Amino acid sequence: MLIGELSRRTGVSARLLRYYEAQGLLHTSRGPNGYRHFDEDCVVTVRQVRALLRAGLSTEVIRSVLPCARGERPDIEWCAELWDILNGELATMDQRIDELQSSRDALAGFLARP
Amino acid sequence: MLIGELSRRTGVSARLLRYYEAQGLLHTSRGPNGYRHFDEDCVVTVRQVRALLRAGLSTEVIRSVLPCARGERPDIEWCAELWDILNGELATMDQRIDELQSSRDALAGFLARP
DNA sequence: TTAAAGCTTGACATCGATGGAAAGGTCAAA
DNA sequence: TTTGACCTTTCCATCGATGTCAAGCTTTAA
Repeated sequence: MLIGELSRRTGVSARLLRYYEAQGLLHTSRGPNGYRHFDEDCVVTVRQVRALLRAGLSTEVIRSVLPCARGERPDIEWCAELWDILNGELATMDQRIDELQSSRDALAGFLARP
Repeated sequence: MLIGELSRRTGVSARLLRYYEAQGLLHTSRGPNGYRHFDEDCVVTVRQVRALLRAGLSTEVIRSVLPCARGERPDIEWCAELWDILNGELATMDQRIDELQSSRDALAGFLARP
């Protein structure tokens, strides 16, 4: 399908789809027009990308994650490294949450003080 | 104290201290030189600012939070609003964590699949 | 054949915290 | 007085996901 259709079906702007392609998150072929051709899988892939972005991962990390998320027969070691990356991300988030929680508690203390 | 001393004592670059001042997070007086003069409290304030930034709050939010964190006799309603802001931030973080957790779990599923 | 809609690339803008450099004023010690 | 350390302002850069606009090509419908 062409970019417009993919955009309509995913709710993601054509601009972003081109960006994702440039980042290596989407694979396309080109017609003799130069028009990008996306296949059906892209609809799912775009959804996965959006979910991972929303989760706070960068396109760079997502590029590593995607083949795995797509179920493409992963090499064990490679996935172990990937697992480390993801755990690192999680740890960062957890740490942030903890700090924010502390800040909130500290603030709650001030607010509670008559 | 001058900006260099505050920088040394807090480990925050002079560049950033000027930025924090411009954002309304630090109050200074100026000598006849034009040199900024920070008082002792600023050392504490800078630490609070760093902590809140690390927690993921923006300078804009921090500007609202600081007087309260400093214990300056808060107006009840104002602090209630502030409380809402902070809770909103917390909710956002929690939601992100949840999504990331889901993504991780999904990935864990792929990884576990032999 | 023409107008509209869709596609292409490329360039520039945004937000926010931060770094850095340039050009110049001030002050203290030698 | 000169040097060097410290201060000032102003401007530009960065990263990453996204928007937007322009100029130009293609395809489709009228």
